[in-house]
Amino acid sequence: MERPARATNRETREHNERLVLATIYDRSPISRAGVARLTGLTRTSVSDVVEGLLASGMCREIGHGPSTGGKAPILIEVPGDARLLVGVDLGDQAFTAAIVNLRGSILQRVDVPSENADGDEALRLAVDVIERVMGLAGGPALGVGIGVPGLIDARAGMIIQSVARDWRMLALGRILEDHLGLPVYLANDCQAAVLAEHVFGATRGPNLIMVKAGRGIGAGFVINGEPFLGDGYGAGEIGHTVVDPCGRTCRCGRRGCLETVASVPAVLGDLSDRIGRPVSLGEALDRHQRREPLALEVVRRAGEQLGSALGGLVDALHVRRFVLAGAMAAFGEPWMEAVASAASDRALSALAADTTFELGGVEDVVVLGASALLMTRELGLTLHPHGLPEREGVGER
Amino acid sequence: MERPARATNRETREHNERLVLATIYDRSPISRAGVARLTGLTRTSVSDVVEGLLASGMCREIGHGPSTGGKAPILIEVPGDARLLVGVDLGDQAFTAAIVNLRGSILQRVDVPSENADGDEALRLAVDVIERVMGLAGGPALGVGIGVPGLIDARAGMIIQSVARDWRMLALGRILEDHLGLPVYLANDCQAAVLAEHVFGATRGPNLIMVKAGRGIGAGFVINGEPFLGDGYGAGEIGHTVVDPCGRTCRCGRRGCLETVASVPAVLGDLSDRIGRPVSLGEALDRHQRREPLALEVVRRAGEQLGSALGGLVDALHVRRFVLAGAMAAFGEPWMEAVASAASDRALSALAADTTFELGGVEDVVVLGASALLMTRELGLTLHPHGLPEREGVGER
DNA sequence: TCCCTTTGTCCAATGCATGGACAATGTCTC
DNA sequence: GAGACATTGTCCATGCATTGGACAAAGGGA
Repeated sequence: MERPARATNRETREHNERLVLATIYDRSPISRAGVARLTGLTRTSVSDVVEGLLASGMCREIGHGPSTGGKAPILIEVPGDARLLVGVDLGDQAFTAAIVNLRGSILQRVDVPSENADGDEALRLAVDVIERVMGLAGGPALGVGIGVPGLIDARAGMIIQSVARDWRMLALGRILEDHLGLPVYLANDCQAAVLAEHVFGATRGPNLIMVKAGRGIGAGFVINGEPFLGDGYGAGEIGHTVVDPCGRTCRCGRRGCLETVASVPAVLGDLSDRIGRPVSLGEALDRHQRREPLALEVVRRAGEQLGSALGGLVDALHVRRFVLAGAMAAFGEPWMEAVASAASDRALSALAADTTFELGGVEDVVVLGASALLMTRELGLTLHPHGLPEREGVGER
Repeated sequence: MERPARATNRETREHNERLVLATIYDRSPISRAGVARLTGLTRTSVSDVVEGLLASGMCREIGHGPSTGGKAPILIEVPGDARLLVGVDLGDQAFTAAIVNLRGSILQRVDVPSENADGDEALRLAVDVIERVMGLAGGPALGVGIGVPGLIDARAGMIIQSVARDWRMLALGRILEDHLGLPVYLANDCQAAVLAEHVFGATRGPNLIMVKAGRGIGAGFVINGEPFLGDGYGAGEIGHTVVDPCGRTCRCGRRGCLETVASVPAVLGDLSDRIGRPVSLGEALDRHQRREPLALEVVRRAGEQLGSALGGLVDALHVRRFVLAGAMAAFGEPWMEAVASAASDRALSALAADTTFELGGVEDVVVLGASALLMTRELGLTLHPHGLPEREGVGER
């Protein structure tokens, strides 16, 4: 993402400000001296930077910590609500906007159904949802992050194409920035979702793949600590890879796409065929919960198809951590295990053994990911800045 | 690759030195003022940096250029032989070491067959090849870059496992650095090969995938301008992804790996079966060259199998540029077109239309890639530093 | 010939991290 | 309880980086 540009003292300062802020955010509460040890900066420099952070409210002194044989340190933290984030999910079935704090907690939310809105009407609906949630915020927001299904030029804040809304070349980022007077960041929904795990998630690592399976199927990548979007912003569009050239016809017009065998509609379709009448997602989840063999079988097969498709990625990328999210994740462990075992069957055993699959969120991954996008871009914050030593003292000076 | 660390005036300087050097390397001949325009640095700073580069021999003044209405500029270039690189390919069938200049031209080379060497004997053979080629260099070398098949910890310069040589946890990098007194960089052979295209290749772009198909099949990735190795250095190990669970038994012990259907041995095996006697690669190439239907058919099917496997990557990563190299590339256009068309059949059409497949080198990709690795790591040079404006004047000041 | 543009260098100013010194404030040992 | 020692946070002089203005050199164009 970052391109070569000239460096000057100002860049040096900004770099170190981000580094100090990220360290305090990640390791709080921590003293100035502790930050100095972790980052390799001198105590002098850290103090200087912290002074600015205190003045801007990004940091706060929260009293003294225990002494380790000398003067007791003054502990510093980044208050969770030092800034408010607005995260937005312009999903196929609903538009959701939420006020999110710096720790990834949702404070307020507004939901509206969106299934039938398109064009300018959908645009008005989106603006409306965002304005309503900002009215509930109780303070100024840092900016807005948005996840949208479709092909999104994240750099320009432009929707290249979003089929469900009939949006093409819509400069949503600029429109909203002009309207709100705040920075606005756009991303594809799956590319946003992966950031929710990367930024707010429990474990650390520079590489991460999120697979979001619901009505559609898509993936998002974090590679070398940065979101990877591909040359034309289409990275992660795995839903229409052909897995069975003789399979069912997909909504994209071709046969046997992954979506025709592993998505929610595919599962519901299978189940409906077997039962002989339409089945809702709620009923399917219910039958699955009650361990009905038919439901288990259908869900397992859907998981296996997804896993087979992912096997190629396990080998090709050797990324250790896959997170499975979206509506399908509501089927829980049995589904995830089918995915994991099928992926393992396809992949080189040494690499498969190295790979972990986890269940992610069903509902709010896009909202949280959009917030995380805003936070990383605007503040440079990641909960786990890879590269920092695990323990203090490594950078001892 | 680059991890967050503190920034200081020294880092600023190093960053700008790399930037100036890379700009001169890429755009030579160019004047100091031209570099200043492209990079955004002041003429003062550029002059200061260039002074150091001239002193170290990394740059050279080559006379005056035409005036554009003012004082004629002094043109500067990076001489191709300002430094000598040693690139090494410790391949399955031969060890090759070469002296390579900064433009990717091979000046000297030494080849030895290696098929039966393993363990310490293979290590001695490798050292011997490197020393022999360095004797032919006619000048001091900048360092050594090495490509090895297997699982390589590029950061530590350690061979985690290389089956053909029976090497496990061999700290080849340290051993050679101690022995030669020069910096040594290691990488997996395919991960090195992709750098040959990225650094010395004709076109520019931040993302690139090289697929090397020979006796084995592997891939190398450049993602966001950096080599991508995966969490455990296994990125690109696509040869043992199962493409047909009922297929032939692979040397890895499983059935239907990609290597069993798309590698050189697979093609030769198929051809031998059909003809009824053993066929060498030379004969196969010969028959293919003469457009014998049988050979065309066998090669086409091998290409299609590889293409199907790559289709998933086209969708998942949306990387525009694939380069197909290795011994199979000797089959040329017909093979490549089979790969491309099968990949296209599997992938989402919008993404497939965006993707180009090219033929890469048959022989020297690993040697050149290993040289490129050394050059980028040691000098920070890439022929196409993405992010520089295409034309002068964009960063006008 | 005169004017203007471009190039490359010189120099003072500014910003930033450094490193040593120091006061404040703890713990630990005798 | 007193003294030795360690740790924290700040102050100040120093070094190093880019910047920006000024200037001389060198060339084109009217």
